Amino acid sequence: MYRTHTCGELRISDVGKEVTLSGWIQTIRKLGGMTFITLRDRYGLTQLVFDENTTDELKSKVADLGREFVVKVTGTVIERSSKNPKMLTGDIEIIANELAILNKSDVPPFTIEDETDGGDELRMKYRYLDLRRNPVRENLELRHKMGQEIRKFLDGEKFMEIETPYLIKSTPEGARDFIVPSRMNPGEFYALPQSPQTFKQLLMISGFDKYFQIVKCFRDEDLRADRQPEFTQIDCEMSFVDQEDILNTFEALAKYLFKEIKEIEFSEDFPRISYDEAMTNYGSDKPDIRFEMKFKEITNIAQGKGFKVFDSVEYIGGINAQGCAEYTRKQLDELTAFVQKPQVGAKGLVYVKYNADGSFKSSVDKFFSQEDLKVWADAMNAVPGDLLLVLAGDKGSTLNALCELRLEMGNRLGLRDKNKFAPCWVVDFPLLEWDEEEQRFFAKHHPFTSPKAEDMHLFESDPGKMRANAYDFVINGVEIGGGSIRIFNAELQQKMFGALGISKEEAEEKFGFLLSAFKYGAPPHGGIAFGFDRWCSVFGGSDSIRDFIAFPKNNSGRDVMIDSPSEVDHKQLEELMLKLKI
RNA sequence: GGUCUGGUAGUUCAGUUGGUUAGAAUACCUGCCUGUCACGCAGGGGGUCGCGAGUUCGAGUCUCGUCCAGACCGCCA
Repeated sequence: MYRTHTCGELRISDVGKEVTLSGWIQTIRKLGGMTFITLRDRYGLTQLVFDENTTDELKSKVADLGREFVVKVTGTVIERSSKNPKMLTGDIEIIANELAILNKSDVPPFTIEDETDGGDELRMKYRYLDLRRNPVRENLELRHKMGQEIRKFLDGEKFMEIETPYLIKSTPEGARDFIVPSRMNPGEFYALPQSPQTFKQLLMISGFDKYFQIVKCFRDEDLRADRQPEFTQIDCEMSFVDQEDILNTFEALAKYLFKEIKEIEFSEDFPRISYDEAMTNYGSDKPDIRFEMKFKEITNIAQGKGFKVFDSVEYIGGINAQGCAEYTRKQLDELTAFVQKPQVGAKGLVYVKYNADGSFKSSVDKFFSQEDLKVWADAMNAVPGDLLLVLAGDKGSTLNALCELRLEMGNRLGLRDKNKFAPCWVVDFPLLEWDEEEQRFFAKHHPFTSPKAEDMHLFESDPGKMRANAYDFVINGVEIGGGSIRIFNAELQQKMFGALGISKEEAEEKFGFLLSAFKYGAPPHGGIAFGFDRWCSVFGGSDSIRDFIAFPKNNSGRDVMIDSPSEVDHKQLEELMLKLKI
């Protein structure tokens, strides 16, 4: 037998017991006549002690031990003479009388400790060692618990978990597909699913009125800290529901998870913010509403005063950084440099200090009187002591830059506390999005999203104005999930494809199966998919989803541990009838 | 595809204006140490300064290229 207990469970009440533990050697502390060893497993740490009563045979084994050796030890639980209150097992130790070295270990390339000396690159290369560390293991435990609770909740709501295939068909819009050559069908390819979208709709037609799946999805696009080429969705779909039903069902799921995982109870409903509202107030369709600092547009009141930069632009707006009137020149220069970064893209930054004495000091004093600035201040609900930060330009990019500036100020003022959670729904998304380059509409959500009934009349006249029955779930400025009420009528779906410039033939080729299915009694349905990795990372207080994925890929989509992707044998290529151009 | 930051000991980093034998901490090894738990003390080994050109009497340091890593923009229905 390898163990009677784990390394995390022995307590003072176990004193006197004869126990066997197995685990990895965390540390060895030799003090001349006696040696202390900390043994580690997934459950915790237990101290072993070897003293003058230890046999010579055992002493020589102990002398051979090194970090990360795997050992089995048998001994007696004793009360420590000097206890360690920082350890859960700190009241006891094991006086060992048997020790078996189950495996030795090379010196690990970085220390297996909470505060490791290893950098990211090295830790990824030796991810299996990194996973031994508490912080990383705890992240995966959080993920496990999330998954369990999600299944528990959805099962309780009569959702059925149904698996859908990974080898499917390439879809025309959206992200790039990963493609998989088919040996048995030379020259033809499967695609890996970007989501199980069409399958879950087919399941609705099959009558599984509540479906979910915690499922891998694949998108061949560039990576980010919060984007991996393979990632996990909590994919859900329901029949005979409208938007309200979906929002209520999954708000309940979110509240359940907040309670079970974070021990946070929300008594109020989550705020629902329209897309237009979100863009106007926060410049983003995923607003971080942990703090206010909403945008105020001052185009009308700031123009016509002879400041050329302002007079020629489409939009002038700003935020009120409360209590920041004391900002120094250096701080304001930093903010100016921040908004001028190419990623933010503003040309410059106008500031107005609302001094404690009621006077104003601004970067545009030459053009605006104290009275003018007072009008701005009033429009932006500022009081003495506040600092107004104003950007101007074309509307789209200025809102975007203001959004970045707002988040930056939120960070500087400590308003984005990782332990505070502000969920919200963003609703009433536009149905379509105009693409300048291709000179055509794209579906903002996806081509199966239904238009709002009250906007249907715009289909011919002004399709860009149509709003969709689509919604996103956002926590702390992170898009956690999104979904829509689907089109369930074959003609409307065909019309939608038409608006997207997808020909009848193309639609038939790509989605013929779905269009056919719609002819056999498709129920009204809709759904939502949550980014499981992201949800875990938000709950875990991290900006990176990689911390919550056991074996993630790096910036370039590589797994540096197994060194993939990699070349394949000629033989494999031949079997697949493929010839490389490079 | 682009912008920015970085690459120096096993590891994390410092390295000034281009100038002697490239340092620190930690890890590792050896010895001492009977209550440590970030043990302590003494000693030791350990470097293709990512790679390749160039400038120079002389390059870790400057220039160009390249590779790798990270963050972001584009992209991600």
